[in-house]
Amino acid sequence: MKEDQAVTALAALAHPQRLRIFRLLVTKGPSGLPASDIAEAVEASPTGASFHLKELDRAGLICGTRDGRYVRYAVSVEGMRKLLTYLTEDCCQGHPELCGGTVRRVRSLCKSKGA
Amino acid sequence: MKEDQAVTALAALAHPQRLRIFRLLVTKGPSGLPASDIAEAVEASPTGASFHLKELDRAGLICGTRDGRYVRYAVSVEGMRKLLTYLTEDCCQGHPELCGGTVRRVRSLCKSKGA
DNA sequence: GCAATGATACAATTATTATTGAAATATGCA
DNA sequence: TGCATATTTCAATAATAATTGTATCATTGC
Repeated sequence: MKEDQAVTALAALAHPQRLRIFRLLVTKGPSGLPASDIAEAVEASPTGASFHLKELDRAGLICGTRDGRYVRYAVSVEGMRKLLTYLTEDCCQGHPELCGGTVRRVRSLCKSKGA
Repeated sequence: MKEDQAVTALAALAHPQRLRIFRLLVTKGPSGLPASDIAEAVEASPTGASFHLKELDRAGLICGTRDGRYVRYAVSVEGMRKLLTYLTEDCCQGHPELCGGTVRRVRSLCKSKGA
């Protein structure tokens, strides 16, 4: 995955309604949902939902296919996986036990305590 | 993790230099790097790097601690893990084999072929 | 204390993105 | 064909984020 693709995908997710849409579709799996159901679920107008769905599609995170008079959107598992891989690549210089094991318990000194 | 925290973290990553910084720090693990080394590595001005580092810190993705006259930034493994978990929660309605196994080979009909 | 280095804060400009409603397109069915 | 439903496009406005240079703060060593 290239940097600008990753940026596009992250920017697509960095919006409350789009993030809700994405997470909703993640739970639904490959079968997905029609756009109208999605709009209702995230309390968006048809126009707004369409805009956001297009952004997520353009980013490669979801995929819409027409199904009769509906357009059914589903998560793109490949797109999701590629993004997650890109974010975590070469974690801890080939010592991932630093991430998975020990470090999980390191006390953070950050201002952002919640994280 | 709350929605607005996730949006903040994703927005922080949705920027080329910040994404480069994050990935650089992911490879470095808990020891991290001084801000000046980071600025040089991603070809940012000191001012620019400081701005971006602050954004990532505010988002809970990295953590800066003063080390003499340097400020050393390291990835926040907790923050990273929480974000990834938030994105993939309840994947495929409790049938994650849809994500991990079969679905990996489903042919996508998306316009975005690369993803 | 003072100079040097590393890092941050501030403010102004510029660029990008979100939002909204009206109009247009696509499909299914009588 | 013509109507109803689902979805998208377009255009205008509003809101938000990025960029840059200057000034300021923090730490070390003389």
